[in-house]
Amino acid sequence: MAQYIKPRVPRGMRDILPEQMIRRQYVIEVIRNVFEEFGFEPLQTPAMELSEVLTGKYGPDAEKMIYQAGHTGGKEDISLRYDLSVPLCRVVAMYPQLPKPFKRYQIDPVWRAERPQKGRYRQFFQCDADTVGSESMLADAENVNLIYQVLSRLGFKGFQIHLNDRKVITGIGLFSGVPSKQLGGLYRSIDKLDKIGLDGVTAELRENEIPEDVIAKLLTLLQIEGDSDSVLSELEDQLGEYEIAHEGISELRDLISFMDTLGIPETSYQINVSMVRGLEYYTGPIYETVQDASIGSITGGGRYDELIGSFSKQGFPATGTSFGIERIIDLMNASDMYPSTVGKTVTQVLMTVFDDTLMSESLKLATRLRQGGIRTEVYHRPGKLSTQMKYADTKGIPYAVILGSDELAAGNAAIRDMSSREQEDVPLDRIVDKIQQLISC
RNA sequence: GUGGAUGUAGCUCAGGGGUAGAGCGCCUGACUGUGGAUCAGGAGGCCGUGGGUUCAAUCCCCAUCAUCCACCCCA
Repeated sequence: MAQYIKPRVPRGMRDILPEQMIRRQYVIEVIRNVFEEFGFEPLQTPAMELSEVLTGKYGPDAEKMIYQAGHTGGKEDISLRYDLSVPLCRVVAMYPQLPKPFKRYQIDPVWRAERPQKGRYRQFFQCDADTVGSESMLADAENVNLIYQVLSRLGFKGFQIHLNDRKVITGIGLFSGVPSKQLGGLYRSIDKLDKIGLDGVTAELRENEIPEDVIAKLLTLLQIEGDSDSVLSELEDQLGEYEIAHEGISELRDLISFMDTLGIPETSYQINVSMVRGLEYYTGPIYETVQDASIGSITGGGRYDELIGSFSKQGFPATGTSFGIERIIDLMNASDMYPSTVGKTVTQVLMTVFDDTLMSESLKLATRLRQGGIRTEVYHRPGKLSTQMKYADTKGIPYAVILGSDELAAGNAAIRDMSSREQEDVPLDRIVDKIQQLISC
């Protein structure tokens, strides 16, 4: 008895079988179309980067989750990429001649060595669109527009794009008077507002020995709600004396003004002072989208004006957003949000093979179907139509073409509509036209 | 890294100290030129892995691994 290796994949990684792959390709296609519609162009970078390119960019917590990719005898210290933004910055610094603004999109896997759970994988695809070389809030407004367009076209309703600004957050830090060492913990507690509520945040702040008067001041900030104009003027009242916060507030004002002009409905976004985002490299507006609290955010992004400067004397302002398609697909699967054109199979016709003597006739007809642009599978074992029908049915192939001796004698073949079970004899030279017509409607 | 739950047929799961069951799925036939129904057969499991207790373990105990969930953090 042979010793078998138990077939399995690394934890947090998975195979995507054809039926799921078809859905995934549909989602990616929608995203790609929107990206290109806005003038973003494709880019690909290696799955691995030199470790030095990745370190020191994400913050200490995130950095622990970078996969080391060395091999025995390897001389280079290399790692699997953690996201697509840092490689982009490396590219921009490496090819300074790229015309600015440089707008690129990238749809590729990234790796994070964390504990898998719902909506969290160790290998997952990010779909990023970024603009390098524009300090205008228009670039950020376009990012938000991408989010709005993609999610709307995929059929999402009721999603909320949360907006904030790193400069406002810094202002909150100054405002609270908390020593810089404790700021991380402060932001983390604030970030949990949506999850644990005001009382929960208060309790956490007390545990972290934040002074009561600071807590009281923070709470008034965190309770600011309403339309973006009133939130912004309230923030200005509270934080305006801090220059950095003032800057952040006016960035958000510009951003929202562009968003309005671009036609993004007010109901789809909100300013959320408590939304922090963990990655260290953000410097300005930040945004993330929540659809279903149980699965976390489905998009995330923001401005990172300093990151390219860590690779080159010549820095560039940059901003971008990222779609997490694993989570988007998980949500779409749960609510079956796919149009009927997204089927179980890419095959459009099963060419049956009646018996050995008719194999060559079937193959010739299949070739004509393919030349007519019809995706055609030929059944490989002649005989027993019932088996072939069952196969077409199980796979969800919409049409079967039957070429038996009777049909051939009459110069016909039968086209069977698998869902209606209706069947029609059609002259052989009209088969391609007929099926093209059936498929297009 | 921390805590909790679960690992039995391809899938969903039941069971219980004496080496195993259901439903669905799969294969074959009734249906010798036609798939979603019915009926009849059939294939398929060292009960996650390693140790311990026992005359005996899939069941009890320990360890380990994996999966899921939560925390941390994130898409």
